[in-house]
Amino acid sequence: MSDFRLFDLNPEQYKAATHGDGPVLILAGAGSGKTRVITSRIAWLLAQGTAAERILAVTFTNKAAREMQARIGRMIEKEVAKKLTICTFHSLSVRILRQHASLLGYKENFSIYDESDTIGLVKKIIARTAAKDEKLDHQLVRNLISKAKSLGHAPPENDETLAGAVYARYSRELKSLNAMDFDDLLVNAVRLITDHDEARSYWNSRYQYLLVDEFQDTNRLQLELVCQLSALEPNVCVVGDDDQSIYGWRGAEVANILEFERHFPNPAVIKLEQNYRSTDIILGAANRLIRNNPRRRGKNLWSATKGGEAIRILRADDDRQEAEFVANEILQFKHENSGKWEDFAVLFRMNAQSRILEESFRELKIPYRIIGGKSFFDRREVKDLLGYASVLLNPDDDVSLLRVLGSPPRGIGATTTELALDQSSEENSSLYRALTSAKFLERCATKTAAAIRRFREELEICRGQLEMGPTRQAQTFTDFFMATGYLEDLRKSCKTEAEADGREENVRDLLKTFAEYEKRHTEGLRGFADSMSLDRDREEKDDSGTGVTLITFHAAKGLEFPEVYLVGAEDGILPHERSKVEGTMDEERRLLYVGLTRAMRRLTILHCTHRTRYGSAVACTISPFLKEIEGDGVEHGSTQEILNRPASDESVALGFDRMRAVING
DNA sequence: AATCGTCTGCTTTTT
DNA sequence: GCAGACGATT
Repeated sequence: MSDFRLFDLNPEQYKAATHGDGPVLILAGAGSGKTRVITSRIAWLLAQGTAAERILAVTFTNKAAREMQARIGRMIEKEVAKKLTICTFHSLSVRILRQHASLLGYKENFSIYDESDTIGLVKKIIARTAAKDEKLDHQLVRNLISKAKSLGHAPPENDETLAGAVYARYSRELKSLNAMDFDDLLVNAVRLITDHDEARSYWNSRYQYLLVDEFQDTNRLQLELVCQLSALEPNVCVVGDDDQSIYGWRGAEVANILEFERHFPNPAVIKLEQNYRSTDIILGAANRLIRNNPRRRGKNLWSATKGGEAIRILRADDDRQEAEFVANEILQFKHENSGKWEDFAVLFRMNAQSRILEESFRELKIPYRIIGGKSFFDRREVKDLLGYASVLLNPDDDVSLLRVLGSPPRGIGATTTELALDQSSEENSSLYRALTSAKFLERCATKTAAAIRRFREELEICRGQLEMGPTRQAQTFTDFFMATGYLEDLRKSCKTEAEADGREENVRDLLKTFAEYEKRHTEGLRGFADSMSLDRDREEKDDSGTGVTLITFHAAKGLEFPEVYLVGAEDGILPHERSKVEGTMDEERRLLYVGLTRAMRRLTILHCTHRTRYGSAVACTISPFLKEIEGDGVEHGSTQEILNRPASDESVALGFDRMRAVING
């Protein structure tokens, strides 16, 4: 028997972890130790004699999956832990589909399109479908398609609206590219199990116990998948918090958690309300805020430690003063309490708000990190390298082939590509097939034909080597990639030496990641490419320490910090202007709730009377949510009066520090 | 084909 | 006020 420690759990946590068969709904408030409950439950199930292979834990992010795997690994034997399935909905879908995709008319080597591939395709289709004077925002259409898919709406048969026509065309095109976007992975996994007896009987009973984390964020398809996977025995344990549902705009259905009973009758419902993160004062404010929301399960967070620092609601004259105040105070606080930069976080509604904060932080030489922003994976060289991988795995992936054909230049130019595209659409074949067909080669100039043959040769040789087996694929791929001359071309295209070095490093970094991936996995290039498209959350390089965290409310979910600043608590920002029109005020309130509950020790909320919006200063009013948190331990003030407060000895000393910093900078 | 200038229109973004 | 898109210019 394993030595997991169930006695570390509080009574509710214990009840949740040791629930036997049948559905369980665990309403886990912020900071209530839900990960501990999930991992304990897995350990408990194993101790009861459940085979590890028959347990599935689903998370939303790969990071969460990795962390859960690691925590379990510390509780039970490594060999047993390895046999558990802990993954995201999307990677689970990929597993399902890689086995049986042919039943749906895809090849098993289908490509996975990420956000930018997808947008690129939508752009192309809009350009081809819309009349010259019709303009259609590709981002908007893309979101619409995504929502439609997650609601299970098939593309319209008759192209009544332009957006509908684009959707239909987009779906057809992806299919013919043998590619799936993120939504397709779910749609198709569900379809496969629904429509095909063989797949159904296998997946209905593949797992005996299911655990789903962050259940409030599931969409209709994900719920459907959960239902299918537990069709034989509803041993489903879902963990979530309706009050932290903030992804409704992305298709998440709070209804999944609110109406859990509809899908899984007579569940055990367990509330985890004891909070181990924040002070009583912070929790009180959070409770007062969230009880204004209709349609909730209802929870009241409490903490064993009473009292704590007061919550400060501070008024600033404008956003610059707001940012400067935060930066100043963090600097001062850190010195006075000899804390770490990592203890502080500043939360904002919109990424645009981070800019002015950055400026203030840089001014005072405070190290910071911005979570989110442009991804490593959106770098050109990274996309190109992964493009080569996609082409090797699925030459019929036109989008990747197009990306890769011209870089480096190899004698197959725009004109040739254009001609090949024409032929491919005439013959309804892939670009690769058209380009390398005898018919096309005859039509080309001898030089061009030779270039195409050479390219095909290189590709096929590498494909041949990859097919020999899943070992040494990293080396094979690296050799192939280096031989293309891509790197030299990349360097040449850079304006400065430093840029060239940076980009080359990104490439080498990625190749190294593949080599490391290969040591731990057996799925070779295919698996690597999948994990690169599904897992964009890279481990950040710890080159310069981390610093103060600047982060959006959304991205902060699940994190905690001793000292938290919420900036821009104004009507129109939080709640966002558009949420009033769209009727999503509840979700905005939950967003603030998420923000409040990130703070462990001290919470400061700031709002401005003026703000530079779109260039000019506009008058702002305080967020209506702030009067809802009014109560014990909530203080009001202004940044001015705090700045003008008589300085303590420490802050006088600090003043010199700051001066020194400015002089040295 | 690349660069410049002007126009437009503004959230959040786990996969 | 700025990024991204698009059209005109070299």
